[in-house]
Parts: sequence; C-alpha cells; structure tokens
Amino acid sequence: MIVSADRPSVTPPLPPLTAPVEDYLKAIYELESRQGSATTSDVAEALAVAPASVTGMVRRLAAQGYLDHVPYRGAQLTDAGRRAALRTIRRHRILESYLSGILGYPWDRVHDEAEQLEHAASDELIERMAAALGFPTVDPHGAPIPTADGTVEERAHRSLADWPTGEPALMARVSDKDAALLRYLADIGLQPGTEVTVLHRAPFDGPLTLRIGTADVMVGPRVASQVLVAAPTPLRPPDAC
Amino acid sequence: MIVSADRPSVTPPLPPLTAPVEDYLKAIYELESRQGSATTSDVAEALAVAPASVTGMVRRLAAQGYLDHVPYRGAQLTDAGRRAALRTIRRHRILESYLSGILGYPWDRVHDEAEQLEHAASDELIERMAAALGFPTVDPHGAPIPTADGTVEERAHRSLADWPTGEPALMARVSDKDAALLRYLADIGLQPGTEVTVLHRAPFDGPLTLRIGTADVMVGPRVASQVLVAAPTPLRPPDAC
DNA sequence: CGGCGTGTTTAGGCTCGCCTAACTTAGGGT
DNA sequence: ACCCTAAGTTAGGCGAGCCTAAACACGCCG
Ligand SMILES: [Mn+2]
Ligand SMILES: [Mn+2]
Ligand SMILES: [Mn+2]
Ligand SMILES: [Mn+2]
Repeated sequence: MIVSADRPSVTPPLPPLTAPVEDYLKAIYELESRQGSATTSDVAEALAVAPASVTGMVRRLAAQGYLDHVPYRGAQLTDAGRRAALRTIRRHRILESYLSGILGYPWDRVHDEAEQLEHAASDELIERMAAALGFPTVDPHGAPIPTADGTVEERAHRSLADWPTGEPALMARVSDKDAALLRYLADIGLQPGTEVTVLHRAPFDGPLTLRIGTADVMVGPRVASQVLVAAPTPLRPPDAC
Repeated sequence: MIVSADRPSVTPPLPPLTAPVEDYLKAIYELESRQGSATTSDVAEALAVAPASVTGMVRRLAAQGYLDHVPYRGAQLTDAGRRAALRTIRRHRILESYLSGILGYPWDRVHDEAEQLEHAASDELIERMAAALGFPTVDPHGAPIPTADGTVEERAHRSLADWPTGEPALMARVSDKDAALLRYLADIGLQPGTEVTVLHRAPFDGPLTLRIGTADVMVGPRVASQVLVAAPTPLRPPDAC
C-alpha cells in the first residue's frame, strides 16, 4: 500500500516569523503585485541587502512553504506567504494611521516608526489602535488597509501626470517611502482627499500647473507622476444624477 | 617619543543596543538595585536563559564598558550601563502607562506588550506618549518612571505584610511580572492609590483581613508580602494639621 | 549559432545569541 | 584543613542573517 505523504495538508504549528522574514515577505508581496513576480535584485534593492543574501533567504522561505522559487526566474508567494505579508502590511498601515491620527505625527515620519513597530506590536494592540481610529480603511498616504482576515481592496488609480487637464480629481494616494516628497506635498497642501485640477501641462516633460483649493502651484513631472488621483465622489451610484 | 593610547577617553559613536542587550542591562540593573550585585544565575533565571549564555554576554558587555565583571563574583553596571538600563526602563514604564491609560489595556497585560515595544519605539514616540499622558511619574503598577536624563526616585516602601494593624495605608506598588496576582488584586479593588487597612492578622503566617473601601477581604500572606504601601497623604507638609 | 554581459547562485566566512556538556572555583560543613 | 557541592566558566556547536568573491546561467546581439 503506497501512501503519498509529501507536503502534509495539516500544517504543524509554525514558529512566529522574525522581523527580517516579515520584511522579506512584505517586500516580495509589493514587488509581485507591481511587477508580477519579484526578482532577486529587486528584493535586494528594496531591503538594502546583498543579492546573495536574498538568494539564501528565498531558498529558506521556499523550503518553509511561504513562496515558490524557480532559480534564475524569481519568487512568487504562496497563500501562506501572502497571508503573512498582508498581516504585516495591515499592522504597518494601522500603526501609521494611529501615529498620524492620534499621536500627531507628521505623515513623513510615520513610515520609519511603523517599519519597526510592525514586528513588535501584538495583535491585540493593533486591533485596539484600529478601534481607537474607528476602523480606518486607508492609511495616511491613501494605501488600503488589509482586513484582519487577509483581504485588500486595491483600487487602480491614475497618476496625476496622466490626468486630463481641466478635470478636477481627488488626490488618492502617494508612496510612503520618500519623506522629502511627503513634506513637499504637505507644504503645497496635497494630501489624500484634496481636490486638485491640472490647469496646464508644459510640453517636453515640463512642469504642471495645479489648482489646489484656491491656490495655483507648479510642480515638476517627477512629483506629478508619484501622485495618484481618482475621479471625485466616486462613491455615489451612477444613476444618482 | 612614546604615546600611550590605550582606551581613548573620547568614546567613538556606539552602535545602537540590540533587544537582548537592553534586556540584560535592565535585568542586571534591577537585580543590582535589589541585591547589590547581579549573579550569573539570577540573570539567567530572570531572562530564562542558560547560565553559560549569561557568562558570555556579561563578558561582551564588560568589554564594551557597560559593566564590571569579576569572574565568579557577579556583575555591576558602569555609568554607561546604568544610563542604558534606565533608558529602557523609562520606555517600558511609559509604554505600560500609555497602554493602560490611553488604550484601555488591563494592567495585567501591559507588561508583556511593553517588553517587546521598549526595543522598537523611537525616542520621539516615547516622548509623544509621555506628553499625551501629561508626563506621568509612576507606571500603572506604581513603579517610578525615570526621567529622560536618567534619574529615578525610588521610594522605600513597606510591605503590606509588615504594616501595623488598624493604621490606614495607601497601596503604592506591586510587581508587574505576575499577571495572575495583578488580576486578583484588580478583583479585590487593590491598585496604586487605594486606601487599605489591615484589620486583623491571623498568627503563624495566616491570612490577613483587609478593609478596602467599604469591603472586607481576606488575603493570604503571600499576596500581602507582594503589595507595597505607604502612609496616606505623605505629600502634605507635617505642619499642615 | 556562438559569445558575452547581466543577473543569480554558490562557496566560504563572519557576528550575535543561544545551547549542552565538561570543567573549575569558591566557600561552607565536618 | 579538607572535601563537597553549588555556582560559574570554558569548550564546542548551532541557526539566523548578513557579507564578499568566484562560478555560472540566461538570453540578447552580432
Ligand atoms: Mn509605510
Ligand atoms: Mn519592518
Ligand atoms: Mn513591566
Ligand atoms: Mn524587553
């Protein structure tokens, strides 16, 4: 009688993930959802680590069932890996929201703090913070907060660089990684929820003239391309007019 | 020309302490202030680690100037070691206060959470939490919070087990380490600031009858010995009567 | 089709923090 | 004074994460 028992379906109790492992899974998740799969050098760059270190870690994580790895071809998360990544991302974004919303942190300094705390905070703490915030659905930079059971609603936004001239838009999201950019955006009054209109776009990748509130501001194309926007009041059903 | 350059007096920029190192220094500080010096096995017990591991770590910390170690005789913190320990203790106690005071944690669960967060939180976060609390001077268990520049005011309390019968006292402090004891004390309404009177003490290490508020409660001597108390309203000047 | 460069992996090595097993030391008891 | 035991240290080893240097694979380009 032959019993095939490779990869038992009943998972034995896994040890808690270490901080580096959580950061790898998070980075791979983000690269994967942007580029389809995560290459060794992209992960290395994202984590400021040598490529050889990534190869080693990826091999370990594949052995533990968090991802599939085809040598020379990149890595892709398994369900277990995606679950773990989304858990860390949830913690990160709730922490950012709490620091910004309750403790008065400026939005350009919440990321670094959350990058550490996401590995130390208990589930109870995270849920208490979420409750104190009224269970927010997006973080201070407009990124969606995964639910506790591991689902995210990723909205497909357009870049302000592509948005048609003259049509008002709502600022929706910006990366949390570039603190200087965030400070600049705060300066000119651009944050998630702000209405913004592209008044004019100079040719040859020239600057854009924006109307933000009552003020007109000129920004470079590098800034505009980083700012994601959406159509205003997209929540009302289409037949409501 | 001979220049003696061993042990330069200008300290080079030290790398940030790791979480285990912070926990060692904290444990040694606490043992030292309770027993004069910290023995290898006491530290091992406090950190749930093998004695051999302590010997190794103590050797490293001595080499880095955080403590003095006489083999077979125990360890004592240097000024640098004491500073580092008090910094971690400050963070721990502010975190406990914040979790309990702002996030509604029960006081028996703040310790474990703070034990992790104390290594991850930035100075800015700690100071923002302290500010949100109005710069508290004691934590939820009555332990004094060291100042940012590294001083603590340790009050010499007496145990409830020794307190004279009939004289009212104020509950002042209890260890944060035993969650079950903390739950019990919360149950019977004993927390820092509560007035308590020993009505009767049964002989041969028998139970104590306490008056807490309007209720009478009997507690064992093991509980009473853990509860530290002080004379009521010790803040009013003596000539105020 | 063969060579070449970029990207990846392998090989070997390091520190930190922990372990167990074997030893040494200090110090109290006889 | 000596021995015995408890406490402490040494020896040797392990896994996690990182590194550099060297070998190698893929796929593009001539
Ligand atoms: Mn972030
Ligand atoms: Mn992180
Ligand atoms: Mn505590
Ligand atoms: Mn700790």
